[in-house]
Amino acid sequence: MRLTRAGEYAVRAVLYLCSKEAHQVVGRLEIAREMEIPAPFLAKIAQQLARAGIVEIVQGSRGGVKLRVSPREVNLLNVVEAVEGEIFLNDCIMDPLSCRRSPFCSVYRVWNKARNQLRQCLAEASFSSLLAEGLCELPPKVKQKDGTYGLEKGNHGSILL
Amino acid sequence: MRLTRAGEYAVRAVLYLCSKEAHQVVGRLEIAREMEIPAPFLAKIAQQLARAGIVEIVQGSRGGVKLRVSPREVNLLNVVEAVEGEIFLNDCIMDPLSCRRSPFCSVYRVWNKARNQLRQCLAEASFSSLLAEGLCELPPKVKQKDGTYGLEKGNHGSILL
DNA sequence: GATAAACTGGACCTTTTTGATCCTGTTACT
DNA sequence: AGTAACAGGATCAAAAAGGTCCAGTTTATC
Ligand code: FES
Ligand code: FES
Repeated sequence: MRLTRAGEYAVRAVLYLCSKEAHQVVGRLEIAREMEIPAPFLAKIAQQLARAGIVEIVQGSRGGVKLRVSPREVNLLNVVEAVEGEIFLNDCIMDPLSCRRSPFCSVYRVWNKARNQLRQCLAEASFSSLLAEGLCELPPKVKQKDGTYGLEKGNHGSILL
Repeated sequence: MRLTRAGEYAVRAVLYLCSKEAHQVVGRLEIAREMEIPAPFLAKIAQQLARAGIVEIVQGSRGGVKLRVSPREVNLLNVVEAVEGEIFLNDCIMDPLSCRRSPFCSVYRVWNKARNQLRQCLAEASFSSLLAEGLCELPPKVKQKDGTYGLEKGNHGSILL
């Protein structure tokens, strides 16, 4: 009952793209570095996002990934389901034929309600609104003793997301 | 993002117990048979439900499982979390320290809202209300050609739940 | 008290999913 | 032509899910 790493990476990647100028091509390595995503893994995730029509992959030298829709038109549900598949919460709802009582089952109805609620909640979170909260820019850099700027020491499991 | 088999079995088992008279001890094999749960697996699940205080296990000859609370006092959330652990939906929420931006992250807030919604939805579904809908009794038996009564042929993934 | 029925708790096993990497080939900029 | 960069399938390791087994213990019943 948990979002997979791939799902979280996808959200981060799209968030990063949304923070850039529209239709700007961004290199895979740049995204991977900035968002702390394993680069080869991001390749797969980008492909899934491309299949879902959320991003477009530009091949060749100076290639990379670019957003294909506006941040207003894409939401958390789109991105998560692009890499995780449709959200179902339980088996009876994923495949109602597997349980012939589903149309009459009160438990089924509760899960169904929960599922609709969850999907709607994610669907309401468009990336433009997430960015509008202005809270997902890169974390403040800290001046280090050696004069360079770097991240704070300690727990920084993820930079942006 | 899916309920495990163990979670579903737990719901079925408790549902079955709730359909019995209060404080009645029911044998593990009976529950397993009626609810189509692998018997040895049910043993583990029963232990988890017992640890959570939902059921009580009676040892010795003629032992089994009995409900320790009234169907009004137990809900889907209790049972599911007893076997699956607390529901979190994503890693940042499970362990906020793993991500130092969590107090400021708009994505985090969406997941948090989704999580609260989901848990509340499950918490509102008490077993007494599930039973009250009167729709989870055993499916209608069908008279077979050989004269015995059995289940309908075909898709009956689960009997009760 | 002996016996049998029934659960305990941990070890063990298999399959699936997750998370990730690698390699060969293709595309496109310069 | 050369090179930077992605495509996409093969592969792999670790973890979780799903389930089984067994030696030991508890309790009812004879
Ligand atoms: S048992 Fe499958 S829906 Fe209730
Ligand atoms: S990144 Fe962990 S909460 Fe937003």
